[in-house]
This record gives sequence, C-alpha cells and structure tokens, in this order.
Amino acid sequence: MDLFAGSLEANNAFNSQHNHQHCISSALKSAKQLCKARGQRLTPIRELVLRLVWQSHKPLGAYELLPSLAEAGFNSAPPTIYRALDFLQELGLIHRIASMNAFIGCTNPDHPHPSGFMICKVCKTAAELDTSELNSAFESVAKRIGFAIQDETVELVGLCQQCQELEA
Amino acid sequence: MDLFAGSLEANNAFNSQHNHQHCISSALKSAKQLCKARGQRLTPIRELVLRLVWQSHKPLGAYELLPSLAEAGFNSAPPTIYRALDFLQELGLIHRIASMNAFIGCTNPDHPHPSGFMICKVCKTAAELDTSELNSAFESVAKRIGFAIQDETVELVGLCQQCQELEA
DNA sequence: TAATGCACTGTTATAATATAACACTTATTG
DNA sequence: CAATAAGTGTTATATTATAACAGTGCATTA
Repeated sequence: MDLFAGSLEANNAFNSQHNHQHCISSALKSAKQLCKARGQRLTPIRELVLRLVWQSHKPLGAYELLPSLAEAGFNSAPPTIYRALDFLQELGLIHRIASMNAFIGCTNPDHPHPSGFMICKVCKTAAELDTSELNSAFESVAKRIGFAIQDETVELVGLCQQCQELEA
Repeated sequence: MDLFAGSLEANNAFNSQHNHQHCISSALKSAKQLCKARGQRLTPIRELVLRLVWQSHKPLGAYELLPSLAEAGFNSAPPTIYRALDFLQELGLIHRIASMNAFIGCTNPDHPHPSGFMICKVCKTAAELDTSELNSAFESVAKRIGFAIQDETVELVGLCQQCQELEA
C-alpha cells in the first residue's frame, strides 16, 4: 500500500547547497509580520533567540543557546531563554522536538500546518515535513474512538543520505 | 482525502469496561516468553517495574515508580528504575512517551510494529495505535530524500470522549 | 506631565528528569 | 569450584525546566 506517496514533502534542510541566509531572513520577516499582526513585540532578546535557533537546521537545546545570550550582553539565566522560546513557540515560529529536548525554526510559520520531522541521528539535521495529509488518517481513527486531537508530535529518527554514505 | 480510513486501530485503553487484569497477565506472559527467547532474565525488579507500568493505561514517570520499588524492599535510587525501564524498552515491552517523559506498557509486544499514541491531556490515558500503514507515507517521503528511518515517535494529544463529555 | 498599568526582564532558588562511575553481589558457565 | 558476566547498590552529578518575586521601562490616559 502506498496511497500516500507524494503527499508528504520534506524541506531542504538536508540539502547543504541551499541558501541558508534566505532561511534566516525569511524567518525574521515572518516573525516581524506575525508579531505586528498579533500586537506582540519582537524584542531584542526574542529576535536574537530566533536568530540563534536559525543558525542551522539542527535542533538546539535551551542551554546551548544561553552562552550566546550572555555574549550579546543579556542576562543568561534559564528563565530568559525559556521565556523567549515559549514566546516563539506560541507564535509558531519555532518547534520543540520532544525526543531531543531541543528547538528548531519553523520553515513555514505563515501557513500553520501540522508538522513532523525527519531527524538524522548522526549529523542532527532535522527536516520539517508538512503532515497535513496524514491528518485524515489520524482523524479517522480519532473519530472512531471519539478522540479530539489538539496537538501532534511526529518525529522520525534515522540517517540522512549523506551520513549513510559516510558510514558506509 | 480519506485514503487511510480504517487503516489505523487504537487499543481499548479508553474503554473503562475492559478487563484490565487481562492486560496485566498478558503483558507478563509476553515478557516471560520474550526473555526466554532472547536469553534474558526477567528479574524481580524488572517484573515489578513492568507490573507498575501496567497499573493503568496512563504513562508514568520514572520518579513516580520509585516509591513502589522502595515499598517492595528494593533500592530506590534513580539508576535502579532507569535500568529496568531501559531493559523493558529494549525488549519492546514498554514505550517511552517523549512528550511526557513517561513510560507505558506496550499492548502487543509479541508482534513488533511501529506505534503511536493518542493521549488524553485531562485523564492522561494513552491508547496505542498500530501505525504500520502510515509507514508507507513516511517511507515514501524518506525514500525521495534518501533518509533511512530507524525510529518513529507519533504522539497525538487531545481529549478522549469521556473527558470531552465531562468538560461540556 | 504625572500617575498608572502592564509587558518584559533580572535574579535566586529549586524542581524534575536522567546518567556517570564505581563497588559489590549473584548467577551462569566452563 | 573458579572465572566471568550480568545485575544491583550507592553516591554524586548532569541536564532540562519552572516557580516566585523584584525591578525596569514603555504606553496610555487623566
């Protein structure tokens, strides 16, 4: 059975050729738009944390971000970073990867959709998937048992192509 | 699109009428069989931890299990419980729910399959899903980008029927 | 402009989850 | 029985996350 072939798409995180500056500037642009639209403030700390998360396509832990906050002259106690991360999550600008206790930038915050990740356990790169289409499967089983889905966590861990080649 | 209707099944965790003694005895039977087949030992600590996890269909945190270990006369420092949990996980007898940092008994350890959970955020009950059919979707996107999936985490959080009714 | 209120940040302390390292005991096997 | 491996006990510590309260600064409106 392969009914869903073509229905999921991964972003270009595993393509090391992509223009990453574009990822960053696009994320910042979205952030500013979203904040404006919702009457929220993208303060210096929040913007910096967003930039830090977007350094790469590898999920980063809260405590990995702290030193950079300190360098930038901000307070760097845990609450500072968690507040910023919570804020960015609520706006859909970043996602938390539950299986890694880490955070990653959302590739498409302007069009909220249920998402999942493919995460390479060697290079730690994570590609976001749009899992909208899987929802029909989730919803159909949910409906049968009367369950109302509110939040989805889909995390597929394995090896990306490049790391498979390096291992071989 | 509803191609996957009928392809996922949830277990009976949300049905409070089910014979839970049967869940427990079935889990223990599987555990003994699996251990025997693999030349592993289901020691008293491991069996107790499995029983404790199977108290209910609610995922339990490691530190919630410790007091019961102490009561039973065992050492109750964290490593004791984590070792038992690791062991049971490796045999596929329990699953870890990443989004809750908690552990739950596997409903069907004799027939290993990729699995997911529907978790009620009010009563904390979690029903295991057999997500074998979703694999074709996951695998097809994985194939396109050359990703080799090794482990899947699928956790759907929301409200079970009963808790929806109580909230209303 | 002064007063007020509110969102944001600073700071200290601590909770919650998980693992490292090493000593000791018990089971298994040759 | 001795040797080895597997399991457990114990202490300490790492990692992740939140509680609670004080201070600061900006925005609104009187």
